[in-house]
Parts: sequence; C-alpha cells; structure tokens
Amino acid sequence: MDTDVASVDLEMITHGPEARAKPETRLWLRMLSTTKLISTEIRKRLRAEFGATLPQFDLMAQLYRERGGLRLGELSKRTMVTNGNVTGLVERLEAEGLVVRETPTADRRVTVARLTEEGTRVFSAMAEAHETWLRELMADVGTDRIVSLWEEIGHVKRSTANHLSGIEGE
Amino acid sequence: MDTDVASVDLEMITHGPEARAKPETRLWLRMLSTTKLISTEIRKRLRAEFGATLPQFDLMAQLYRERGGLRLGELSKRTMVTNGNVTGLVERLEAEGLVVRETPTADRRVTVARLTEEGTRVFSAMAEAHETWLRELMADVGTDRIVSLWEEIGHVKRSTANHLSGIEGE
DNA sequence: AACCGGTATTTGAAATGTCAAAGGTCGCTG
DNA sequence: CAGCGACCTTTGACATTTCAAATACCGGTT
Repeated sequence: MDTDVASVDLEMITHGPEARAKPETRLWLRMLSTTKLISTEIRKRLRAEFGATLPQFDLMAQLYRERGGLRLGELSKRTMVTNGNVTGLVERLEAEGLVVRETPTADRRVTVARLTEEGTRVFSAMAEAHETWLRELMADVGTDRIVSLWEEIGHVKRSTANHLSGIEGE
Repeated sequence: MDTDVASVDLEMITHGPEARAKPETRLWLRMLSTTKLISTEIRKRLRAEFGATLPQFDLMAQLYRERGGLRLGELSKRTMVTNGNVTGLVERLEAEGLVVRETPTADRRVTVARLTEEGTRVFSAMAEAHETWLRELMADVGTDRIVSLWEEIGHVKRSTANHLSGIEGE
C-alpha cells in the first residue's frame, strides 16, 4: 500500500504540512489558507465595527461604483455569487435601509438595486477602514512584493479562466 | 466630492476594476477573486464526479493523514472551520459511512473522528483527481512561477498572522 | 463527596452558499 | 394576437458558515 506509485502520489497531497505535494497543490493550499486567514480577520472587524458582513460589503462595493444601480444578474456576476443568493442579500440590505430595489417600467423582468444615501455614507466609512486594515495586515510585506504578487497571481487567474468552460473578465 | 483627499481614497477601492486602489487592496481583491474562481471550479468537479463538497474534502484530507483519527477540536483548527461547523460536517460524513465517531473511555469529553475503510478509498480517488485538476487549471503557469508564488504568498501569510491576535501555524 | 474553573462538543439562530425548478416577462413569429 | 423560446428573478431544499449559549466532562480543592 505504501510501495506502489499511485499511493505515493496520494500521500503527497495529504502527508506533512504540504511538503510532498506537487507545486500546484502546494500553491493552492497556501492561497486558500492565506485567503481564509485574511477574510476571517476582515469579517470579524466588519462585524465588530459596522455590524456588516463580508458579502454585504462586497455587494455594496459594486453598487457604490454604479450609482445608477445594477440589475441583480449583473450583481451576481460581479460578486461571483449565485442569483438566488443575491436575492436574499439585497432583501436584507433593503430591510436595513442601505439599498433600494426598483423595477424599471421598460422591462418588468428586471430588478435594479441601488444604494440609498445612507448606504453610500455607510459604505464610504467601511471602505476606508477596509483599506486601512489591509495595509495593516500586510505591513511586513514590501510594496514591491505586493505589486509583483498582484501581477503573478494574474497569471494564475488567467490560466484558470482559460481552462474553464466560460470566460472570466476581471 | 471628488476633490478632497478622503473621497479619492474611497474611490480607489471601488472605481474601475481595481485600478486606482492601494496596492494592498488590489492584491487582496485579486487573491480573493482568483481563489473564488478556482474553488468554484474544484467544487463543481468534486460534486459532479464524487458527489462530495469542498469542506468535506478538506476535512477528509486531515483525517487521511492521521489514520488514528483526530479530535473534533483539532479538526476545527486544521481546517480553519469553527467547532460547531465541524460537528455537522462529521455528522453528515458519518451518515454516508465515510467517517466514524468514537469517544475514548479515557476522556469522555472528547470525540474522535476517523476515516472508515471506504472513506479512505473514496478520499484516495478524490485526492488524485484534485491534483490533476489543479495542474490542469494552472497549466499555463510555469513551475518556477508557481514555486516562487508559493514562497511570496508565504510572506503575506506570515505578515497577516503577525498582525492578528493568535498565531497561525501552517 | 460536592464544588469549581477549565476544556470539548453540541445546539440554535441567523446569514451565506449552491443548485434546480418554478414564475413572470419580453420579443418575435406565425 | 396567441404561442414560444429566451431571459430575469424568486423560491425551496439542503449544506456550510459564524457566534453565542448550553451541555457535558475532567481534574483538583475543599
């Protein structure tokens, strides 16, 4: 069981921290754990300081840069969240008075979500804190490295997008 | 509104794809979207080919390298998932016969989860496919870049861990 | 032996997440 | 203008997620 080639391959992914895995798997595991670490921290702070959740922040960010509002389908694409999920998210944000929903008379299939004035104010404050937190968390990493990482991860993103069924703009 | 410094900062995070944001924010947004892209793909394939979910895969991976089993608290730490969540995950995996739960007589507060024989078999197949999928998705990225990315992201992870309350082993 | 602080897990409420199916609406075509 | 395929959103079933409170148990003290 430990002697044939197949089982050695399998052990790579699972044995030791990530020591014997193939480079792609090691990179993936590290990306995943790092992302989890950061988003857990951001989520806690958003909750503590603004009583908001990460998906709500993401959704509001999209609406912030499209002051006229966005159709729910567009929101779904931009936030990489499914349609059904967007429905609930917008519902809750509307209940809090941060977002409004409207159906244009031109096409009554559509629902457009838009930030209220208060939503805009609240998001501004959250966005500012968000940037500060990230600078804080990445304080030990030089700006050069950050910029170069940004570019390198772009390669990974493009490669992944290329090997999917659909195409992924950024 | 577009003239004072504060509002310019705010626009950075939200205006254009990620064009005018600070480097840390740009990196974070790209890490997040890339991770989402990959995990969505992996999740779909896991579901289609094995009827399993990503968190189940993660949990089984931990149990696979600890044949004697792990306490739920340990599982929680290693998978970066909360205690309450582990309970439900293990419950469902047990219902499918992939995992068993036992309480050692020595300390009856503890619950130890362990892969069944079938669980081990199933996970082996999943792990092999998992590695193949990742190589496939990252096929356009050279191995050198992957290895160097792995190291660079390590810096980000360490910096983040340093600016958290707790310590994060890998 | 009853108590107590600490540890380990479960439970319950609320939010997020997917997927598939159902409901409306639009535009075009016969 | 009735029908039909395509598009957009909602709904419903289920899984995952967190947090906080409750439960259960251990070890040591009194």
